Amino acid sequence: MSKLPEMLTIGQVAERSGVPHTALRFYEERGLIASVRTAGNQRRYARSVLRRLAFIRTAQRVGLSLEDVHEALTTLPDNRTPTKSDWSRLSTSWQVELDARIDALQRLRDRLTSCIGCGCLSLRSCSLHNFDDEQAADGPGAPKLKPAIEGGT
Amino acid sequence: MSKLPEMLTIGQVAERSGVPHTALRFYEERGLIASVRTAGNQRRYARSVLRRLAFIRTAQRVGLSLEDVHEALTTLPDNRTPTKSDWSRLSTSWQVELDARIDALQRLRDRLTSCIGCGCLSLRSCSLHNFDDEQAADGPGAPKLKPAIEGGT
DNA sequence: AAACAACTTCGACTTAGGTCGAGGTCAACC
DNA sequence: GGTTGACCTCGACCTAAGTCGAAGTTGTTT
Repeated sequence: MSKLPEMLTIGQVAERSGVPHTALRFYEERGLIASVRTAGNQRRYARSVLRRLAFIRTAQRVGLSLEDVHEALTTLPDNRTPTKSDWSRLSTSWQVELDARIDALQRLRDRLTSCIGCGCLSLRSCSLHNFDDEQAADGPGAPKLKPAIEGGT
Repeated sequence: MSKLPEMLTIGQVAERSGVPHTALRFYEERGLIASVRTAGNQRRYARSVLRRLAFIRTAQRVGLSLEDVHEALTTLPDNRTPTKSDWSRLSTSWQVELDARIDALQRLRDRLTSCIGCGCLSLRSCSLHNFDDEQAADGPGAPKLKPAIEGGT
């Protein structure tokens, strides 16, 4: 009757996702993915875990921590269809962060681009050389650099 | 005659850059920044270290490792004015990576954006739900996910 | 010259994100 | 029903990027 949704073994998931089985157990421990167990205590994964893994790896690749991802994913419950407001919560909280990162990356890239042009033989006009312009790292009460990556806005 | 270039103590650099003094010593150990020593063995930094620190922190913030940064910075020698080809090397190698990251971030953001719109009540059309589309994580020889961050192409 | 803050080194510790191996169990095929 | 490969747990270990504290030194100020 109910056709079983074709569960995958950990080996199959590792194979198909490219994520090592050790990492899969680690992610499960961290609550990022879920599995059910066979009578003999072996993990079986729903196919949807591949989507989750793709999401996790992408997020990681752009510098988000597993905890960020965890927080995001737990707002999207596994057991029910996510509602519009589930998505809104996740989206809006992430978009600020993602936008900031995109912006930082683009500025970093653009600096480098303009440096090719300037040749940097005249250091005076090199924007990379003058990287601290925007920090005005001079006065006694100079603003700190961004305290690196951190959760939250 | 030669007016000394106003060396900074480690405390001053920490204060002005917002980078903890412990991290400054750590970066020095890793070859990311340099200092000279006083007769009494204390560190003194050129003001240019503030630029370097801003660069380092920015790069880190967007997910690059200190080793990435180190590699990049060592192609820009401290002791001579960087040439056009110094810059070219750094720029082109980073731009590929930066572009890829920007792209990944934007797609991640756009997925989330479109998810707000779709409401994800019809999972069939949700791009996040169908995240693995681009991976085609199905066949036996399915392409692996990106092996996460790496000093890649 | 004495006090005291700021500096030094060094080793131990921390958190994140995992990997590795030992010792044991499960499942699938012959 | 036995072998073989995939799986299990658990604890030790690993790298990156630092932090912390102890014990001693420097440098500035009075």
